[in-house]
Amino acid sequence: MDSPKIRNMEEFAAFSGISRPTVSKYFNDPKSVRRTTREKIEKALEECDYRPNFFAVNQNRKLTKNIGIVVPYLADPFFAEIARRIETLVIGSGYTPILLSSHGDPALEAENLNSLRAIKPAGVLLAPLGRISDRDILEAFCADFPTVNFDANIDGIGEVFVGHNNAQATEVMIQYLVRSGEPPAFFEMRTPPNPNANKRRLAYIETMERLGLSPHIIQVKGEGWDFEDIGFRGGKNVLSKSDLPSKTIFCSNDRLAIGFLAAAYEAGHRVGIGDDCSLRVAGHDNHPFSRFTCPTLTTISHDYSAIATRGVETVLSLIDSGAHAESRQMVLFDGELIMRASA
Amino acid sequence: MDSPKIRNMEEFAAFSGISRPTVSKYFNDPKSVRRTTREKIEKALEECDYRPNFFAVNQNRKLTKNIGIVVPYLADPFFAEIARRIETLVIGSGYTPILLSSHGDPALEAENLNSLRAIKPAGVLLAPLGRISDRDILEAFCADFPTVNFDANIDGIGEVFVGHNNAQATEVMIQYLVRSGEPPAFFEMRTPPNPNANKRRLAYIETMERLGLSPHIIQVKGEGWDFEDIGFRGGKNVLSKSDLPSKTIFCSNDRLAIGFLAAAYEAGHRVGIGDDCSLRVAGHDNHPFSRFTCPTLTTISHDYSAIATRGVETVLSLIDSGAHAESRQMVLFDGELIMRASA
DNA sequence: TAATAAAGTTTACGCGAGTAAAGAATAGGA
DNA sequence: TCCTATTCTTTACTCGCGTAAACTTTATTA
Repeated sequence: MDSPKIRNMEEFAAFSGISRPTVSKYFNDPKSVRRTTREKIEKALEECDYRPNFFAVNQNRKLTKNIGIVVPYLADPFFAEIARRIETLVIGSGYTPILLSSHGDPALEAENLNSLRAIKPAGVLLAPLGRISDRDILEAFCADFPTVNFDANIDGIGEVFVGHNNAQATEVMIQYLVRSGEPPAFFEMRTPPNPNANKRRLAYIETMERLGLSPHIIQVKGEGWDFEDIGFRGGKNVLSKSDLPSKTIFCSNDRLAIGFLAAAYEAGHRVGIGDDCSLRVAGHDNHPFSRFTCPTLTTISHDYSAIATRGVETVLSLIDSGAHAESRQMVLFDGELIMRASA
Repeated sequence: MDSPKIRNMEEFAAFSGISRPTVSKYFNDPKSVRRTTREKIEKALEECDYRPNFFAVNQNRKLTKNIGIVVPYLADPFFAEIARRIETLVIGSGYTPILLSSHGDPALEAENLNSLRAIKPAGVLLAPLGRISDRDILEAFCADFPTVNFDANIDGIGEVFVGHNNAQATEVMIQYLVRSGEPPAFFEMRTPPNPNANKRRLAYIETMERLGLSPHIIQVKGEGWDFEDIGFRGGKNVLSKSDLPSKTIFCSNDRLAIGFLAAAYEAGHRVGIGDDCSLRVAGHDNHPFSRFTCPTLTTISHDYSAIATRGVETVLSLIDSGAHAESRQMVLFDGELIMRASA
């Protein structure tokens, strides 16, 4: 009997002894009411656990308290991890995160943006699919809602891009690999869905040439987001021909590397830095599973934490300022070399 | 100029030449209006891409078109995968999925259920955290919304439980392992968060005894959801002592097995079924990554597809019937042995 | 203590749709 | 062609809360 059934704000206001408009003001921003009033409301709140109706609240507000988060492929723990961090930060800021995954499908990505429209988000953090995204749809969406583009940079999408410094990260890894052994060949998909792959290839070529080394690029076939499988098949194929341009393989991302390691294992290669090893393999992303490959994967970490934090900070400031940024900004965070056993 | 700005259903009704109540009826169920009327509305729809306001639609309806999906830990690809399937089925049924992850935290799980309340879901698919869940909160929630419990069976939670047949699956694996080599020891966490682990241990003991073999259980310490790490540390510890009760290790789940394999690799063990191998390792779940471990992991697959399909079908029928089920049902789908290289 | 700014109360309207009721229009069958 | 069962249209009310305006009460300051 301690909690009377409160049906709406009217009844809650009566229960708390405060007028409804003031209660409404409180829910919008608790600090906007006098301390004594706030305490009365919060006391009442403890006694009857009322919550304003989500739908009614958002119907009339020009600006909701929802923040959309769109990722290309949630079944990839990399995105699950960054989404988790972003969600936590969004909640901490008093907003409601709406997480959507495009599951690798551009039609679903478009549909997700449509769903978000219906929710009138105050702001959006968008990691697009990349090459296969429908650019026009993304652009139209970004014109209507304050959007921060992250992970996959698509020119003109979002007021700001927050992401990983592929050029710096690639260079750091190459420097390390060159210093510690044979210069690396670059292993990637021929038609990667994600634009980061292209940045990494270019950075590889440029760095190698600057070091006076000749770049070797191994491109394997495969479509979609099943990267481990593509790395595995491609790796198997490449290793069977035994015409590797280098014994050091720098994979475009960790998921490819995981597949490649599996292929190398199956082919009887010993991977690592010891004298008894016939291959070195490195990845890129510091994927959550890279700590548990055999051998553990040497890779480059994104600054997950900085990217998530800056991303959320940026949407919030876009929301506050209301205005569109004058020019699109790019914020890149440096990667960190993670030395493990594979290279 | 082809799309006039339509602000609400009133304007859209005028544009389409049909009255607003009829248009409203159409959006509720297109088949509830005459064919000719439907065609007029759909023609208008193509010309101006109007969508009913999500918030206004849901405000007055006793039953929304939202279906909540709550998973314990989305960064685990296993859950990401099953969530993906469920989402797809829900969308295909004309409902809007709302996916929430508890990130291993009971407070967040409770908060997620609270958020769902606000959205008045027509139904919910709930995979609880398990041992650490706040049972009272789950129960209170299930009393208010038609809920299907999946993955982790908690007695009394949800009208129906849909899940994996741990007993059958465990037995199948043991039969296989016993037939093909040394009887397995069971490797698990001492305090697993998920109730499936307990079912598997009991099934292991029972099956071993029935076969006239003595069960050996290896319990390693560790809290939380970082299973690979727990498997790795625990495995390392166990392997260093070289007092393994068996050379065949049956891990309680694939993520532990992945960690264990990494530990075995580091300790210089060759894992597999060949004569040159000193260990066999098996898992349970057919985790998306189990195809790419070194060696590839022998495991037991959940019937993902059947679980997702039945789960969604069940919520939908609960929603249709409106009534609570008379007694809680349990639907279990058998697992399938996936033979790979590790055992 | 009086003046004034700040915060609360009352009253009233709006949002965008769901939905009920009564009457008009349409379709299908005899 | 007429009759009846459907389906639409009109009209009107509801939901739960945001928000504006005018007024009253409470804090702050001089």
